[in-house]
Amino acid sequence: MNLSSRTMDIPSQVKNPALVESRRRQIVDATVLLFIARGFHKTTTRQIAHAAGLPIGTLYEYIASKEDILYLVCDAIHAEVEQGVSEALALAKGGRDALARVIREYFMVCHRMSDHILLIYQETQSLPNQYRKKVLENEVRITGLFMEVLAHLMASGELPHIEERAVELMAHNISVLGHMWTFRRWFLGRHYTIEDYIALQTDFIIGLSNQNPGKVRPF
Amino acid sequence: MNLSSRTMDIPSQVKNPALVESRRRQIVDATVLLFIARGFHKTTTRQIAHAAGLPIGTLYEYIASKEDILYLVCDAIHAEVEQGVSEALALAKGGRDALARVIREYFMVCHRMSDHILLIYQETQSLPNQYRKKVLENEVRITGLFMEVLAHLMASGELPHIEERAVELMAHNISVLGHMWTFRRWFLGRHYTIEDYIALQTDFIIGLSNQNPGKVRPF
DNA sequence: ATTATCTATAGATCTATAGATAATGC
DNA sequence: ATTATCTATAGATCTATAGATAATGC
Repeated sequence: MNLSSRTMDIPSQVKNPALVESRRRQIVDATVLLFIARGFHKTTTRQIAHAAGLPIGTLYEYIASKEDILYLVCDAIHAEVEQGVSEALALAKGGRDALARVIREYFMVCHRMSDHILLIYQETQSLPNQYRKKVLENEVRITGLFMEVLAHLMASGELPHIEERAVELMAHNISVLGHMWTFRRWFLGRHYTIEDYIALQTDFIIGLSNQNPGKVRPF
Repeated sequence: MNLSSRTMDIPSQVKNPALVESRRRQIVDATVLLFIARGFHKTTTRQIAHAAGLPIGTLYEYIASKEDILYLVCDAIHAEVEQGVSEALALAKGGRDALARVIREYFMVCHRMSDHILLIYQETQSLPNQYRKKVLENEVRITGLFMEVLAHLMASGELPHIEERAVELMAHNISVLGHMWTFRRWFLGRHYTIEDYIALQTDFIIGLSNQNPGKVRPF
């Protein structure tokens, strides 16, 4: 999991930046699993230190509080999601069915990172205001990537023009319908495979089936 | 806030059922506000007792654990949401634009109960398995109400027929797009009023504008 | 000499209950 | 006599740090 340079505004007692980065990666990688399994509040700093292979005192040389760790974790998750989405966009730039392909790639990212995305939904509230704000900004930036795609496809005439606010909301809908697979998976997973889900939601979002490009929307 | 009879399987030291019900309502009403403001883990049982106007010892005559209180709170919220949705369905039964009216009423419920729905998203994970399962069942039952409406409208020919799995997923989408107003409100609230949101999302879901019933879906 | 690591624990919680007290009903 | 309420606290945490130790670089 990547630690973005954005995270580097968290103060550390240790001076060597390369060491800070590598230890923090070590901490984040170990902590993600604990937080997914037990949640933020039920995970103790001792468990984190132990899982990361550090004594508790050393852990606190690299962060100042347990909340710092949660922020590092959320930020690392968003960095990975954003990278996945960016790759998806690069893959599916332009051409027919570009939007359907973007949706597919993004939903596969959500599928792969189900537990991580769920964690962000559950624990963002546990962050101090300052950090929460940054995490929410990450969410906006990722949604913005979808807006760009939609705007680009409209500009090139591959999608009909709709008003800007509708484009923005559609970008949010795509984001959230991907997340829905993570937070309703306990139910959806029993009735649909991820492929079913992608096919049905693509119809819902685009209003046209990929298999039958001419078919009109059911209602 | 209503305490449903479903909640009565939580054991109490106190024998008088009417007293148990009234004290638990007192506890739940006070606790909801604390949980919304500070979250489950940061709220102490002493704060709950104090807010409910009970000594801590008395509080524990009516519940066995802090998790019991969280369950009572989640269940009470779902009971209120379900009642709101049921009323909405009764209001909008059949006739033209029935679906649009159901969506509007439901989204208004989400708008009114924003903080409460958000609380469920955040704290369901903090429940013991047994309780979590029941809370998720509540969510399924509420989604089921939307399925019924869609099925009913299709049966009476007011909506084109689509396959059952698509109906089910559409019901989930309506549920979640209502919730989206609660968990993205920090962003959406800056750009849209609830009326804007309802209008745009209704277009998105139904594919037809209310103002221009003949207009086809943008794409 | 400076930087990083480690041990041991201070200090501050917080949940849940035991046992005493008060109120109620027969 | 039974039921409900209240006080005081046991017992079990958990975060964060002080101060000692080890490693590194000049």
